[in-house]
Amino acid sequence: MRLGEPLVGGSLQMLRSKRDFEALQRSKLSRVHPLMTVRLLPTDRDATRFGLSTGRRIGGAVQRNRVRRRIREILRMLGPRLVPGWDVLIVARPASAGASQAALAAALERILGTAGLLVEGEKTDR
RNA sequence: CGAGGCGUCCGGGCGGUCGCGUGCCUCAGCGGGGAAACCCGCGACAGGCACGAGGAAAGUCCGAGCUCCACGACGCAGGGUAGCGGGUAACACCCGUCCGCCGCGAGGCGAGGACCAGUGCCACAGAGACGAGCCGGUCGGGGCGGCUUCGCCGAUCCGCCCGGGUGAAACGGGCAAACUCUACCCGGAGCAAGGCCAAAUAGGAGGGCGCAACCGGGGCUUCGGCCUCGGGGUAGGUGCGUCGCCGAGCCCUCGGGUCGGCCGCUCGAGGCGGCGGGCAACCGCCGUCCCAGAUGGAUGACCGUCGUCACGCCGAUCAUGGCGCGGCACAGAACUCGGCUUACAGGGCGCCUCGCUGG
RNA sequence: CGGGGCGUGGCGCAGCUUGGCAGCGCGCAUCGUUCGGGACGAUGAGGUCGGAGGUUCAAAUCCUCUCGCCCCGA
Repeated sequence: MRLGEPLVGGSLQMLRSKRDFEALQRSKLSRVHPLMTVRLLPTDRDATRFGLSTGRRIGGAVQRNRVRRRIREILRMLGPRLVPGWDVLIVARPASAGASQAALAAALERILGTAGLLVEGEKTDR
């Protein structure tokens, strides 16, 4: 796979093992935004994988599930522009439950952009 | 028309684009069988079709199914329930009914067995909170003292009866949501139960308790004994004990590996409709339907339109209308059911009560 | 899934076992002391005992339900 090509199948790879999350917690690379905190860890894989963390401060099960689904939707739309070789942990903050989808998408796009995880491309309009 | 009670149902509708999970079909390919045609099984990517959260899925407060513990009997301990009768797989749930309390009423609420088995508690106040004792008085009696001496008076003792400001309650009791007694019920753990496959430096280290004694068969023997099989029964096996049963390993500490897949896993005390029985809860029969199965955890995002509510502006001001903007609850299945409890924007339907008014 | 604990003045805690007065420390207010402040002394205010219901003559205390927070074990 060359740099800049869409990821295989366009499907998201999510982190699931406890070990991956612990490694990500130890990583010092992070970006902060009022809506979320993002921790980054470079890997030598062909893909970029994501983990989502929605703590109890966000709200009940409905709010936490919805925030995760909405962030997954944003990641799906950002998929074609992603650079491979990273593990990313997105920690949603309480304000994200009340934020609009556009605000959430803008925040995540800005964070991943400044971290260099997005290739230059036409802005994903919606 | 106003106020209220009970029950029941819904809890956004329709349409579009993209995305997710499960099942089925098509398909590259793989494996097996066959001489072949072909058949069977698995099945990536993609496409198509179908289905895809709730009345509380919630809290986890009860009750069961199911699985494992060999879990069988009795007793103790522990826990639970409590008028009576019924329903149910079971219940602390539901129905009927009696009684008590609340409400003008429709209705609502109630852990409502027993303190003449025992123990305990009833603060303050009050003579006294339970066997009784204390104070005052009438009456009767005993002996004593005084006097105006067939009698009267005084203090004291004994007996019966009556009364004693209080307090929620007074020789009449109250409290068992005080211990307790009576009747009945309950073995323990929980789908991370439990089973299979694969993988793992690998069947790790230390400590403790055991496989006993004994009897019988066989084998070896350097004649000391050793090995093996069977009986026997030991550690251990629900909180404890007894009996019975199982019985070759069990327990503790430390340090590691794996942390993948499959089954359980969704058809069930199931939903809907009809008929019949019953005051009812509910039960029986017939027909019909298949209705989530995720595992970092599937339902989301962006729109159009309709419905509804609040606000602002305009016209109008006696109902009403147009435009713009914003909102539409509580809340997410995790083995499955039956209940209980709690949260909830707004709304539909049915029955009933009270008050006012009209015919 | 299972188990445990806590909620009492503004803050931190007693009191609950065996039901009858709600208390302690810090803080706060006023006064005194001081030239002034601190410290000290005196006086005082402030609590629906997380909420609802029940038992009882009487409930922070007993019982039931409920809300919120925290901590363990698998």
